[in-house]
Amino acid sequence: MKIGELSHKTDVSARMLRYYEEQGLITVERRENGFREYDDYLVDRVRKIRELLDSGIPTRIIADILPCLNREQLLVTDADPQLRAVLIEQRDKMEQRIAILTHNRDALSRYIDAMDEATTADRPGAPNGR
Amino acid sequence: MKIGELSHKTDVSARMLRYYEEQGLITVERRENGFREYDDYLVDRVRKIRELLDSGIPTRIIADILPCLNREQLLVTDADPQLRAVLIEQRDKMEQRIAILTHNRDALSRYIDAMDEATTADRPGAPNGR
DNA sequence: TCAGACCTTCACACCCGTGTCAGGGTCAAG
DNA sequence: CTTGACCCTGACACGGGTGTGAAGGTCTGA
Repeated sequence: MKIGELSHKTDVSARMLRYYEEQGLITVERRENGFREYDDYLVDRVRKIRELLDSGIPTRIIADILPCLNREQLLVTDADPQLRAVLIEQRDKMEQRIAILTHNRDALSRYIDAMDEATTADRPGAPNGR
Repeated sequence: MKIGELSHKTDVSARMLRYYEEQGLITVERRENGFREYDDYLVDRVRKIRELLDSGIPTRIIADILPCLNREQLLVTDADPQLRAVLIEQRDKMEQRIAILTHNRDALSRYIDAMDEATTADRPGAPNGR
């Protein structure tokens, strides 16, 4: 498919699709006329890239770990210890982020609950803002 | 304390401490001579700011939610529905990030395990890393 | 054949978090 | 009084992710 279609399917601007290519996150074929030709599997891949980007992982890291993220055929032939170190580092960073986010999500939930209790307790009627 | 001390205690550059102030993340007193005077409680606050920033939350959002993140005395008097909406939105976003990060952390772990199995299976002898 | 939709590259520009440097003030110890 | 450590403001710069616009090529349908 052409860039417009992929853009539409993934909700990612064409600009960004070219950028991801430039950053080595995806590999794209070319038609005779110079147009980019995107394979179908790139739909999922781009979506995953968006997820990771939205979660605060920079492209550089994504490029490193993306090839290792396919739940399906993970036949690991090349056990590069250098890569292993990178993966472990990134996994640990994710772990840390998860902990922090969980902690703060809970704090937010508590606060929201407290707000709700305050309104229902204080005013036995309509939940309104002052 | 002065900015240098806080910087040292939090491992955050003075530049950044001024920046956080500028972004409304912290409120700082001034001495007669114009020097910033930081309260003790700011040590924790700055650390929390770092955590959130490192987890990919932008300053604008941090400014919104930071006042609601104190586990201790959360006496909610002002139940502003506008604020509530913001908090809920942010909590949901955190939830989503947590899900994505968890998913990818697990994928990484699986891959790392696969690497390790590949090496130990292939080469019965030297155990590697961890 | 021409319009319009879609593609190409290149470049400028923005925001955000951060470093760094210049020019200048405060203050305590020698 | 001078030095040195520390502070101030202001500015430039940079990388990352993103938008936008210019100038031009491709293709399809009226």
